[in-house]
Amino acid sequence: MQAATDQALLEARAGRDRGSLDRWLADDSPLRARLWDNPCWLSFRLNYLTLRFNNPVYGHVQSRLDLLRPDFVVLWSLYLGGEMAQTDVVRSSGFPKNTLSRAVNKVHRLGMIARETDPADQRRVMLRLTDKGRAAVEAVKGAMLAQERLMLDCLSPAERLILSDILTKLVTASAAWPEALEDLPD
Amino acid sequence: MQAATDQALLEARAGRDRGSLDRWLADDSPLRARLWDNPCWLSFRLNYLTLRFNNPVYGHVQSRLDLLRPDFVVLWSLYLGGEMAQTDVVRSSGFPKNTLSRAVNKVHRLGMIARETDPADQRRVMLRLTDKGRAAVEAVKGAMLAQERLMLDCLSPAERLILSDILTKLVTASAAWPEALEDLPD
DNA sequence: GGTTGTTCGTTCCATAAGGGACCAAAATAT
DNA sequence: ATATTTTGGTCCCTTATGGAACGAACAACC
Repeated sequence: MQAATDQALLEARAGRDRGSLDRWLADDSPLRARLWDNPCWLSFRLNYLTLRFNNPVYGHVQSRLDLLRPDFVVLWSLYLGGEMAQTDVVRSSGFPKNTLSRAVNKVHRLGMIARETDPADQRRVMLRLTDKGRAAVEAVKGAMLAQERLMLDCLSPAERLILSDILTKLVTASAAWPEALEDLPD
Repeated sequence: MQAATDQALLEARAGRDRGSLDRWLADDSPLRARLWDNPCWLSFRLNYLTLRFNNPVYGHVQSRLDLLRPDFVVLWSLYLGGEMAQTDVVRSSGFPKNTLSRAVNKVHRLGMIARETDPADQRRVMLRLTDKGRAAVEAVKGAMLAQERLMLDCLSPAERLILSDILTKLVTASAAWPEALEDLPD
């Protein structure tokens, strides 16, 4: 079953035109070295693409809303997930909790979220988007989607589906990855 | 031709078992919201996976070599590309040039790189790894590769090839993406 | 040769960011 | 009930970071 899938994937790949990169990058380009001769090809490509998305998008958010990345992450989380506790934002975003504490304070001060302590557990702070916060998100949502579409432009619909599947697989599997690797042998 | 490829990819995908995520994430999990109901699915997954690689790896580099991320990026670039100018490191890494200027200074002070001005163009500074620098890279290379392998563990060989192809396509296409999008309409 | 514009790299400076200590509330153990 | 541990959030403080201005070496043009 998995073997059959592999077979189909390999055949699909075989039909692809190779060497498209040769038309873009000179043989001695440093970027080419980072792309091809890099033993960490996956992580390099991830880092690079992430940067190419984040720089324009968060630059736009900054200039348009005067919000930093963690600030907007809070809004975006609530926009997607509805009401949730601050800890949930921490866990789903990957930012440290003190950074998000600052961010929550700021967007609250700006009237973009409502915060109230959970009566069931007085440690938890429940967060909810206000109309102003929702408007802020929607003011830049278009630009974000445009950038996302721009990135996906070079892929066929089938490639997009496959990419989505594979990345989902990776994210799912990441639950089992260690947070640190201090204890690795040499 | 592209249509045929698409067809094969779609068929391959159809055979995949769906709902594997359901076994990991509760319906109301905030992470699930970020994964599924996110209109920017690509960029979220990229950001998340990048974080899951960078945190352990650069944490290890920090504790092992006492080097920051830009510091190690310089070493890694030279390790991959051999001798090159500082500007090349800037362009191939995406870091701002002042940040890399600091980094180059630091690793030079530590005796990990040699620097000499290019006689042909006295503005350019040519950089080269010293034995000590090479040793530093190789001291953490194993851990980096291990993390990379760990991430790829959940994918079949065919999926890895496809993923590599698609990401390469994205990186290649990124040459045409804008650096900023201030000028976008609402 | 002078003038203008560009590129490479550094320095200055304001600030974003995260480690760690800390407090309070809840959960757990004794 | 009391002690201990764990969890959710905040605060302090150091440091990493990148924008902007700058100087110097090149390029282009007349």
